[in-house]
Amino acid sequence: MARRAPAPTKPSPTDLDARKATILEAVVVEHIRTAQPVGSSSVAATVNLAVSPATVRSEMVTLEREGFLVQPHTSAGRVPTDKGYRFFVDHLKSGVLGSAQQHQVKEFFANVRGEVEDVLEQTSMLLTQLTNYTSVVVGAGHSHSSILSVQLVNLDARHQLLVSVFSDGSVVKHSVMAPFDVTHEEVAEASKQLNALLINTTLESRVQVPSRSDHVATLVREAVSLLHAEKPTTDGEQVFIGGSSRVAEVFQGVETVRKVLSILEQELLVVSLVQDILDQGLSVAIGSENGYEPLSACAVIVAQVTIDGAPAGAVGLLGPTRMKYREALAAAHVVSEHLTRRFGGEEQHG
Amino acid sequence: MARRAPAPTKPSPTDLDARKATILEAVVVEHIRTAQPVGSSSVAATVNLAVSPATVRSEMVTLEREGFLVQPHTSAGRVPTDKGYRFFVDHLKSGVLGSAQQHQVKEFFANVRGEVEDVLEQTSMLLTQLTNYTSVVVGAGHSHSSILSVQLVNLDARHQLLVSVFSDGSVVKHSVMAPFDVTHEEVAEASKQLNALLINTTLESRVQVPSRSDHVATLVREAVSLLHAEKPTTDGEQVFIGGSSRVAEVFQGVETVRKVLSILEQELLVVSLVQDILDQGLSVAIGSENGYEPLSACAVIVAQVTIDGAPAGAVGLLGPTRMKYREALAAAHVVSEHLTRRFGGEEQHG
DNA sequence: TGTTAGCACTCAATTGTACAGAGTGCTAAG
DNA sequence: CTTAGCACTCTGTACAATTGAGTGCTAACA
Repeated sequence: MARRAPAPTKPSPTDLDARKATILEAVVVEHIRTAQPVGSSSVAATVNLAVSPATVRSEMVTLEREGFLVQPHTSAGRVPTDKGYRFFVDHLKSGVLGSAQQHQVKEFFANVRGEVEDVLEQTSMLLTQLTNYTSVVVGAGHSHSSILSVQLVNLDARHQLLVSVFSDGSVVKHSVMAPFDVTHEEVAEASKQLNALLINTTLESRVQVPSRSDHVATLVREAVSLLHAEKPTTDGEQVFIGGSSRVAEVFQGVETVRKVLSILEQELLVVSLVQDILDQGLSVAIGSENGYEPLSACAVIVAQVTIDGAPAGAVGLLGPTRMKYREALAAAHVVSEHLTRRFGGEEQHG
Repeated sequence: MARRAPAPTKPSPTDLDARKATILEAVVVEHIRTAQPVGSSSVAATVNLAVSPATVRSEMVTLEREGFLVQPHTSAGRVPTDKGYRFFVDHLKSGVLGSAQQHQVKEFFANVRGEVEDVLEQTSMLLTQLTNYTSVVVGAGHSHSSILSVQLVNLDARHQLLVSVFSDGSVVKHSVMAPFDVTHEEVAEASKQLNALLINTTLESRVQVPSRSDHVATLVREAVSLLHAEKPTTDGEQVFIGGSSRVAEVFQGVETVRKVLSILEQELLVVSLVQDILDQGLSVAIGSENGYEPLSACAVIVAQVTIDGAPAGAVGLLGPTRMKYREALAAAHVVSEHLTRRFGGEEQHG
């Protein structure tokens, strides 16, 4: 559940004998709990291995040599590296949510009302509340939805508004600026033609636009090209980011906070961050794995939402590399499953 | 320009003789520049009063007694209080933008394209770029716009989408859930009736809904009530916040950063913050003046945008109380004027 | 051969002290 | 009213000494 990409056969370099694994795990757990370097005696005490600190120490030397741990300085305890966290996460037995939280999620999904956008936004708040981390909810783009209705509305003689409704319930508007004055009748006619042309097509469909040069035909051409130009920008994807203030509690160091926030400001970037992680087949990206240098102090958890088995958005959580992976993973999965269930079968509405 | 609320007659308690004013101003300027407590000798050196530090000192004692300055501790320099900043801002001769920035603004408004929302969002980025502070752009609600078109679209037998277009170019959608299966014909008929009913009304108009109990009439009633229920929530106001990452650079102290960010997360709250300040007739709210305890370390600058003289949105800047008022005020005003000009006369479009 | 107790060593963090410097308030003289 | 002079207060810094956590190594042991 925590890892999907690597082949099921365990490659030797990332594998460890049982004791090393136990020790590494203990270090990670303890460091997540305390945010402090973890020493050998603390590990020896925590773990049921019944070995002395000295033994732990010599194992830790190996773990450090292999890149799972680092010492901030001589005579300090050890801290996990990204690789250390990766091992930990890969070997994490998937946890379940606390029953109180489980209840909270049920409650939430039983009661949310409103447009899809509202539900997604509130979901991101829910995730933040559950985990105390910054959350991201990405709604599906409508590139695969078919067009249910197109309408051209007159604002004034030169300006029209193209309003398109998609089968996923999304509505998109485009301003049309006519190079000439148009009458209401012409707009109505163009509207009618557009409907005939576009209904039941998707944004990916090719359509045959009229080549005449009269007002109506020009309007129609203009409208179609605006609509089809939609894709390159955002594909109509919607992003909802919740709890960005948590960034300030969770990272120490103003500079880190600033860098992370300024990434979060760029919603398109967040979308591609989430997408990249999913494309790699991961559900957790730790430190440098996420590909954005300013986020090298972060771990990102993602869980896909599907509609009829096809990817249709995702939820994500962003925290420090020493985040509470088990809980956060559980929360992300539970929430994504609820979303999948909600949007999966029935169309959902207020 | 910097102050509008207080009566034009100067009330004595907030007034100071020329020398005290000069000294206070010097302290404020210096503290804004250095973020350090300002000592008497530094003031004596800066100012053209040709007085000794000792004199400055004795004046400062008075200024402190009257609440314009405070000492962080004995034997430290002085720091302005909110009241001190208020005096400073009230007596600020309105500055002008640097010519490079002036140019940048012109350039920007000459080139922005796209929907109103896009323009406003980009404007907030512009403001942040100009000032290095977090910026807020509030778009007008459409409560006073008239309805140009209403359309009911069938998603499936039980679910319809109500799409309304307003004269200000905004589009709003509502999900309608019918308590019975409806046919395409019924939807089309309801759509027609809704148009007849609502076109050229505003959300504040009362309309006569059909009282019959057939499918179409029920749909119409449902749609109208959904549409009219819109207001209490947000009035359709749009908020665009730019540069929230600047919060992390501009305030020291994690706790302050967290508090400010968590206010910024609540967009409705930001809208009312801006509105409150405007309602007080202020263009700057310093520290506790803004009414939100978590923002007591902040100053907020606002400038209204008008359409045909009527209030229609605002731009704002949020920084520390020791923000660069002159520059920020200039930027806010220039930008708000550009917006006013753009939206004021002509309807604007892509 | 793997484990462990013992030990010397390292380094960060803390404490205490001394000192310099910035800035004040007060006073007395101009 | 202004200001020079001065004693005083408080912070910040530098430095040394101390503490303590934690290590690496080695030699003994099972």
